[in-house]
This record gives sequence, structure tokens and C-alpha cells, in this order.
Amino acid sequence: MLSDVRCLTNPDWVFEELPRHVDRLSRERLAGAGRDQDSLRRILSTARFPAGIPLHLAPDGDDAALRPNRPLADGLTLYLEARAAAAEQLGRPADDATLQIGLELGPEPVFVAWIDAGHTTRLPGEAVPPPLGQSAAAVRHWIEARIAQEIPTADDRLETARAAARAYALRAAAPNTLRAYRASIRAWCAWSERHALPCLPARGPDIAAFLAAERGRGMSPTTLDLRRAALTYLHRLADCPVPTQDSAVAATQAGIRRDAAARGHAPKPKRAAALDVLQALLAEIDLASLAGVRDRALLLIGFIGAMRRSELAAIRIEHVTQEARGLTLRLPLSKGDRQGAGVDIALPYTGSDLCPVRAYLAWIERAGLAEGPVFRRVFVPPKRPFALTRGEPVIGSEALSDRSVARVVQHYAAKAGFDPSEFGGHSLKRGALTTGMRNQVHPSRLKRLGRHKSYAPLDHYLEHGDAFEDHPLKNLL
DNA sequence: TCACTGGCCATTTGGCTGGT
DNA sequence: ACCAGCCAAATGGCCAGTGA
Repeated sequence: MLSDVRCLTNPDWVFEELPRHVDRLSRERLAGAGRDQDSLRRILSTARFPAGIPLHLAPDGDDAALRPNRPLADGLTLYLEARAAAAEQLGRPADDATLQIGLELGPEPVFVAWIDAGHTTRLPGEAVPPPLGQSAAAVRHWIEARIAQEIPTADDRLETARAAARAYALRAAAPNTLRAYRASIRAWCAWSERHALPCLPARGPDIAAFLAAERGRGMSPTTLDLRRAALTYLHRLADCPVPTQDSAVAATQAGIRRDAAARGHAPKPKRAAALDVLQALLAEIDLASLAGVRDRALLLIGFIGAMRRSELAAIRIEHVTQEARGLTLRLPLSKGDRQGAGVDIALPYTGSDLCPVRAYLAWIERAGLAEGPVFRRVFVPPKRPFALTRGEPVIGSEALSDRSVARVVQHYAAKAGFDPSEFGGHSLKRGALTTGMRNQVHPSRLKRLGRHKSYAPLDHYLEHGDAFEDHPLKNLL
């Protein structure tokens, strides 16, 4: 962002003449903006000057008048170009925070560059200022550094407390969300850089064009929603006006959604592992192996609890209470429970071969676990040449990752002759709810089993069968 | 060598809210 | 009261490690 904008002539010139020197978009923004210095600076930071304007180096020690001195470049159309040209001429990195660029508004506009040494003095723990108007690379570095920020140890200093507050504020979003945002912001930085457009603050119509370009690359509309949410996040973090609210962005999004729907774009959910499929998967498990005992417990608990892969991976023995009728499982944190209030799941004894409680107890006993994560890695020692047997397997101390849970499901799906790509971690949850539906379980009970707050998500999970066979009024007419 | 993990990016799912 | 849209969070695919 421009460090300064100065009027060297009658200030009225700015609002009468200036619009003729800038692009149409900035002209509209100028017309709609207030007459304060800040809006002017913000709009001109992203404006394109079709005529091209020169860049000068301000003389040392004269910060009052910004009198142009040594010419550095000519024919520039954007603030960013001026910054890059000044950085190159002065031998500084383009994202150098001490490099300042101002705009002088006289009969002909002039960019002015100077070095502000006082700018670097920052107290330890003080926030790094957002790289407004700087290169896309600088924005990318800044956001990555902000996201990676650690919570400092309390030492009763105000600055530390402020730094901690900023770090906590970032943790308001789940790690998965931040990861997704980071990827989206990277995509925006790369695109805006390629097209020489301002990266931060961004302009609404540029973002709309970015979304259209991403759609052109084949991104799904929901991915574009994420891109937009990430750019909103970026601007909030940088304390900038949020350009994603621009009507151009909303209209472009709506158009993309409608067009995608017209072309028959629809989500591809994972296949439900309903009871019959689950039985086929379980049949493939080798119960002689330790990993097999674990996987049986994993699949059965995931199914009867209608659980997500992340929930399964996070179960700890401390969360499981054994009771006369089965097990109670406490989920300390999950998607539907954002504040981490905790959710209890009942796992009943079923008295059948497929009893999840017995499968769980068998695994705990075979693995000799007393505390910590329930589902862990099994290390199988490599087979030695000439040895008749492998060594004893070793149980890891860490929990399986949620990804591995999904891979277990896919592994047995492949063994059972299904296409493994149709299955995933979600198959267990969908399978449980679908099985319930097929057995005429009341939707309110399915909703509770799925731990959904409303009925709307439930329908997504159900795999509907034959529309003729299942017609609700079939036997009534 | 086996059985995983973790980074990166894309995609799907879930819950809430504001506008009607 | 309802629903589309927004934002948040989770999941999926691919691939390059990695530790026992």
C-alpha cells in the first residue's frame, strides 16, 4: 500500500482531474469513496495509471515535501511496479519494510521512493505489520508466518500478552481449516502475481476474475467457496476492508454455481458400507494377525458408533468406560461439537458374532494396552532369510492417523473385491445410517446416532435403494 | 520390507445465520 | 418458518519419506 499521497496543487484537483488518470474500476471507486486521505491512499494503491508515471527518489532528510530528486524509472502504471523498480534500483528486497513509496499529485502524478530507517524498530513480540501493497511473495510469507505463530509463555509483560492474544485468535479456526486457507491464499498469490494485480488489499473484481479462472481450471464450485472464505480471512487478518463482499464476487460465484448445476456437476460421496458390505469386509480380516484383531475392532466400533475417521483415530482408553450393557465412549472433540463440550456414544453388547464390544476388548487384551490411544500402529518385523517365523510384532505408542483409518477401510474393500476408491473413512458412518434406514429405524434415532443437529445432513448420508421397491406408498394403494 | 505417516492440494460435509 | 449462502471442518488422493 502507498505510504503517502500528497496533493501539491489545489486539493479539488484530486477529485476533478485525477479520475482521468486512472483505470475505469478505480475511477468508480474514487467516485464512491469518501474524501479522506486513507480511502484515497487505498484506492490509488491498487489503481492502474494508463498514461504511465515516473518514479523519483526523495532526497535524504527531507520528509516534509517529498520533493522529487533522482529519477529511478519511467512509464509505470501500478504502485507495485513502482515498488519493484525502486527496490531493484536501490538494491533492496521488494518486500523491505523500510522502503516507502508515495504518490505526489500535481498536474502530472509522480511516484516517490524513500527509505524510512525508523520503520524497522519494532519491539520483540510486536505484531509484524501486514504487507499491504507489497509483492505476492511478501504476502505469502507473512500469512505463513502468522499461521505458524506459537503461543508465547506468559511472563507478565503486556507485549507478551498481546502476542498471546493474537496467537489464540488464530486458533479460533481448526488446524484443518487453516491448512485449507493457506493453500487457497497461495493460489491467489500466484495468480495475482502472474497478472500483475494487487494481492493485498485485493480488489473485488480481481477476485471475481480469479474465481472464474479457477473454475476454468476445473475447480468445483465448493472449492471456490473455500477460496473466497480464505481471502476474506486474509483481509480480516491484515485489518483491511474485505473485498470478497463485493457484488461482482457474489454474482460471479452465483453464476458459477448455477452453470455447474446446469452441467450436472454433483458431489461424489463415498459408498456406504452397510451391513452386507461390512460383513464382506470383516470376512477378509486375518484374525491370526495382531493388526487383523485391531482392524476388526476398528471397523465394528466405527460402524456401530456411526463414527468419523478422525473420531475413531482419537479414541483413548481413558475415554472408554465399561458397563454391564456395553461401553460408553466419550468423544472429547469432533466436527459437530466445535466448542469441545464432549459427546458420549453408547456401544452395546450385541450378543452376536459382530459384537463391537467383544472385538474392542479382544484388541485391548491382545495388544496389552492399559492407557493412551486405542488404535495404534502394529510394527511387523521383516521376514529374515532362512527364518521360519517373523519376530513378535511391536505395538506403537502413538495413535493411528485418521488417514490410516480410511486406508484400513479401503484395504479390506479391495480384498473383498470392491473398488477401493469408492470407499473411505466416511463409508462406516454412511453405512451405519443406511443400514438403520433399511431397517425402518425412525429418522430421529438415526439423527441421534449420527450426532447431527438437524435432519438436513442426514439425507446426504443415506444411500437410497430402489425407488420402486422403496416407494413409501407402494403397498397402500 | 512392511506398515505406516505427513505434506500438499482438491473436494465433501456440516452448522449457522440473515434475508425473505 | 424456511432456505440459500457462507464459512468452517473433515475427508480424499497422491506421493515421498520413515522407523522398526
